[in-house]
Amino acid sequence: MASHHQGGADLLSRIALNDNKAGMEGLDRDKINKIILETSKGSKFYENELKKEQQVNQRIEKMMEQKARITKEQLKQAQAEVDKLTCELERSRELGRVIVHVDMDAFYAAVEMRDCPELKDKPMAVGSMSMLSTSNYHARRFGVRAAMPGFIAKKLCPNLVIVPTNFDKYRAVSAQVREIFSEYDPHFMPMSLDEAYLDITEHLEQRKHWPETMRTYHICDAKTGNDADRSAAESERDELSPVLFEDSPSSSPSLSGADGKAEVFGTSAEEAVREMRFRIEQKTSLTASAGIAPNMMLAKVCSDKNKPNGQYRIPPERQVVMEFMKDLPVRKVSGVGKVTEKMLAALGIVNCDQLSQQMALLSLLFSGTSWHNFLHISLGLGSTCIERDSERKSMSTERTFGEMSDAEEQYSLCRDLCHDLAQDLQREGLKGKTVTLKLKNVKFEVKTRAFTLQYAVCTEEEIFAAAKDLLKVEIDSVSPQPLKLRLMGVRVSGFISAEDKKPLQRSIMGFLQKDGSDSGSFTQCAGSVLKAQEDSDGASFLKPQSTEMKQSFFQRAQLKRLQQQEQEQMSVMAGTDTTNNSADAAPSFKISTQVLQFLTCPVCNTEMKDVNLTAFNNHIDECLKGSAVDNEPTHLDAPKEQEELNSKPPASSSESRALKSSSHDPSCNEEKPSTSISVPLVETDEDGDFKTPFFSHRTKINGKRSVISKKKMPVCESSCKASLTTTHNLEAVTEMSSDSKGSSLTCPVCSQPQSTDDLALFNRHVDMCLNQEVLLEFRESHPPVGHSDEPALKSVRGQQGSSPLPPSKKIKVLSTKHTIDKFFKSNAGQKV
DNA sequence: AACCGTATTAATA
DNA sequence: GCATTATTAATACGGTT
Repeated sequence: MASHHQGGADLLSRIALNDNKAGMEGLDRDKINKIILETSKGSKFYENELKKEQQVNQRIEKMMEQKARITKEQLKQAQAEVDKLTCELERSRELGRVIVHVDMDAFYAAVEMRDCPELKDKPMAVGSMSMLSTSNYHARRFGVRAAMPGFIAKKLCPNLVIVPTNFDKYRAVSAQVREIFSEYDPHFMPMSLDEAYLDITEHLEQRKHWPETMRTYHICDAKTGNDADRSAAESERDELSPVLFEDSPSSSPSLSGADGKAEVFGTSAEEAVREMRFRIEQKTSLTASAGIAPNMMLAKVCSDKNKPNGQYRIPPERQVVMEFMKDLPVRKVSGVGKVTEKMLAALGIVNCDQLSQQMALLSLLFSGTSWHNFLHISLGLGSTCIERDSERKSMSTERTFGEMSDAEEQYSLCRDLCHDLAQDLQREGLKGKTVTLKLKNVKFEVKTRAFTLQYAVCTEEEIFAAAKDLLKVEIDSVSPQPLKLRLMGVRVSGFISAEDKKPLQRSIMGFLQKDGSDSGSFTQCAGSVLKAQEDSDGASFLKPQSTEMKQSFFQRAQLKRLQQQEQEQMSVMAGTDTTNNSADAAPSFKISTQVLQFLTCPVCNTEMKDVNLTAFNNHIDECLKGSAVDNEPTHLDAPKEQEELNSKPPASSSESRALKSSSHDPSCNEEKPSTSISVPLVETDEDGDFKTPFFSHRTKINGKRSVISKKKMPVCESSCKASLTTTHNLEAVTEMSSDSKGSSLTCPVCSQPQSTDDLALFNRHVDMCLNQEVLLEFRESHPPVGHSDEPALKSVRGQQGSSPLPPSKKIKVLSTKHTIDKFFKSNAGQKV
């Protein structure tokens, strides 16, 4: 059925109308597709879609070849495995939960129609000429749907009214709806502004014992003015909502006073969901559809079944579930998109019954995760618990624009994106190590280029430092032709908070060095400065991986893209001066690095004079190994330092920029003792008392969330170790049972007791606090860029004199074998 | 062999 | 004339440890 519509246009499954969603049944598909095709034909977008289509076709071809090679024997064996797994899954089938998926009907469009009655009987859509977010059901009759560009929609439906998006409004409405959700499941999981999953099992359990009064809702005249309507609904809720969560029905106020008719809802799942939808409509004048089922996958399919303004339930019986799945097209299942649909269709699989019939074959053609997923689907299985909001893993911003070919403009845009992203990151108190640049050229070809820094970043400068290098490589790779872009995006991922593994990094410095203004330069500005430090003295103290590796990787990447000319350019750059167009176009982030002259070992508490980080690091290693403390710290001689510096291969990456920064900086020169800072073992407060001998540990609560429990640590032996495990957000490696629940928490950064009992909140507070300090100190220690580094560079270079040494030399030296990082890895299991 | 970083693709709303 | 944005997961590849 599905295939014959495509007729000769087998290549157009991605361009043709997607009518598998609600409100689009019985349309004149061929006519609609013809219009879409005519409008699209010849465009760059279309060409690219064709290309992608062909790639999918090739994938399918390969798959068919593979299929042809499968023997009966293999199939038999595969079937056995499938059967075995099926058995296991069947045995663990869970039908006891009542999961609800609620989906607002044509949400954005519905909101706009509600607020502008003019639109009510017109075909309309929300979005722009270039892209639509939603269309109302009237417009869907014309084939106008979400994710369709407005100009094509206009061709399909010349009278279409396109309303620009009004996200603040949708957010506000969404908040209203979510208030209702939370009464049925305080842990509901919002998927977007208009969609959520709820687990109403507990609610239903309680509801059984509720008197009618608690299930009674008044009908407000929904046809009168919206605002009055909504406020009426609002006040109604305010009266009722406290009641709904009271355990004692006696506290229930009488509802008889309210005006109008009342509706009493029953105690069943259907009734509860009907009530919820009723309340949503009362409160917002918008309708929602819902699905009720024993798991999320089914609930989602169900919510689509009677859309709009309807609901559907699959009772918790295996038989019924299987019956329901049988005829369900695979495409209806969330997670099966057009590519998967097409691949399965090539194998003769359209509905879930066929899916289960072919499972053995699928297990031979698809990866484990893929066919396991297929198996789950075919058995009507899905997630039965609504997981708490897991931590975000990346944050990005991207922009589409008219063709842009000017490099200057591109750098400038890149900076803007970094700026925006930095703001967003800081709003959430996040820092990440990987910066990804996304480019889409005018031919709609998308490229992403990533670079992972040593340290997590969150400022515009830091992100841009990496992003602009990635951009430069791309610009150079096509030069002298310009890059013709239509989109650029920047993403930061690899957040440190999500990292249990490398708990050290900033932490030690952040906490141990907090006093001096210098600490800012060391700890706070993350990537570049830390790198500068490392590169200048080769210390790997704070380095989880070796710089050399990174650099060589990046170099290889560059070599691949840039060939020789670029290489020359690079060596010129690193060798003589910094005049480099991209670097200039991108005002760099300059650092005044201080040499750490006075260091206090966090292990033995000995103050060490006149050592660089390497020696310091070595010392700490010794201490950590438990061997005797060196009385005379080693003093690395300057020439060795310079070797180290010189041996760095030139590169136009952010690495090399950091390297440059350090070379520029006069204070990096060992001969020139400058500001000295000390690193206190444990921070002291004004009174000289130990201030932060806290010890934190991460405890899993609901799988993901981490907990801090504060514990006083004895200062000497263990406290140093404990302090060392402290990351910026106070997560530690050790798993310990937490007794922190209910105890009052004091922020170790601002020393303010926190009112909250919510450890996640507390954690966030500490993060914020820390970040604020970080920012403050950073700004203090890094006044706006000066130009004094130019002569400095020369002087440093003058001292170094000779030409760079071969890269091989550098590696051996100063990599501290027993870094604190490793120490903690190997000791993570032991309690302190 | 396990794991990491990079790049691409698919999917969803 | 005109084809988004943000996020996640899977997967593949070429590394390293």
